Amino acid sequence: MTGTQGLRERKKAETRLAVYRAAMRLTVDKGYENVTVEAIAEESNISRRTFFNYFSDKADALMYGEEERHRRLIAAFRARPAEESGWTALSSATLELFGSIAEPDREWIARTLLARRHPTLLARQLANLLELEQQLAALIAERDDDSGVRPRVIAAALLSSMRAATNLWLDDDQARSLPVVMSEALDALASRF
Amino acid sequence: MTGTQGLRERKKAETRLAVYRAAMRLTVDKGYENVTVEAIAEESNISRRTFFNYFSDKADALMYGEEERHRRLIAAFRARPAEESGWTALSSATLELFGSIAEPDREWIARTLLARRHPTLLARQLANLLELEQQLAALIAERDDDSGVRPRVIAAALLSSMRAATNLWLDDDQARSLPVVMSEALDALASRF
DNA sequence: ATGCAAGTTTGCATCATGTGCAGTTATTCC
DNA sequence: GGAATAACTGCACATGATGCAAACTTGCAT
Repeated sequence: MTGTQGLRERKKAETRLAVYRAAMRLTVDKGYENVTVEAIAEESNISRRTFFNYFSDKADALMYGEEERHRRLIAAFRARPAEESGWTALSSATLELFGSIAEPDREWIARTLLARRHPTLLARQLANLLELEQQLAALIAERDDDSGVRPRVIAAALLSSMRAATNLWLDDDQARSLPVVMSEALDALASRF
Repeated sequence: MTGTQGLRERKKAETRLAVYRAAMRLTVDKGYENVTVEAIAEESNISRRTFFNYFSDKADALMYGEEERHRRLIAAFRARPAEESGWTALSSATLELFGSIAEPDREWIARTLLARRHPTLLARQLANLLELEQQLAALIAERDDDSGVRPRVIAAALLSSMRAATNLWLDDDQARSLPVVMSEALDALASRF
């Protein structure tokens, strides 16, 4: 009864997570450029060389959490009723995940704050977001049976607006809650400009 | 009649441009990972060390052209009549620049194709685009006298839609012209979802 | 035009990154 | 239990990126 996979797979997953966590911990308190791969490896009880078997990069390790989050958004999108349009399904799924009631995922915030301070990380985060966008665009195209530019525009516009909302929320020191700012962004987007 | 600045400034600008061009030339024909900073430096008649005085990176050097382009978009935006709304001014400026009549800037296309092949470059391009987005959002906020989320949403949605349009255009092997695809994207964005 | 101040380029030293390779160790599966 | 397979590790090596100090170039005041 190993649950999902063999020991091998499970250990790999655990190590991966451990490395990610170690990277986060060290980066948050020492600052991105003051953490070496060496240090992360040591903190996770693996060799420097092995680190590179798991992640291509310091940045890659930190982005692990982001990828998990993206998988969850895709799952939420897929779980929406089939009769919903791509737009409706995606905006709902997004609000479910990113704007959930009152607990905006401390790790995600930590990563986002790191990305704001470190151009390298920001760039990587954006690249990941683009990948998500493209997957979502494909799913929307399927849902709406539209092979044109529209699904891509919906995915791009929606995700980037959520990013913008997050930034405003962080800039304004969280005066209003994140879900509120996000809904506002969605309204701005959904109404004619 | 030095035009703009002293010799010093002019030489720096020339060198900068020369390094950028050398980087493009080498990268386009040998592939990103097969070009060393050493090689770029040599091609531009400066030392390896001096390269790093100009650019922080191989990627940075290649993105020089992108920055020039962004400056032009901002200028085009500013040049729009003051009575136009932020949305109108930006979409018009964008079409002027990115969708100009029939000559979509070969260097820009070359950079975009490079970015599609090389994740590092893609990430950097996106980071640059975000910077542009934020500058534009600020200008829109000013024009529309709106300090809320709306200007940010407009800038984000519009730029990311243009990016999506560009990608579709490239994917479909340029069956339709870029300006056409972009207009279509704008329509999709401007009409309710 | 001359010479001093300020800015630029360069080589050198140094540490971190990232990857190929080969030997060792751990796990799977029969 | 033992062969096959996969993962981990150390080492070597090329490249990347940055500080530093010496050499050189440009700007500017006299």
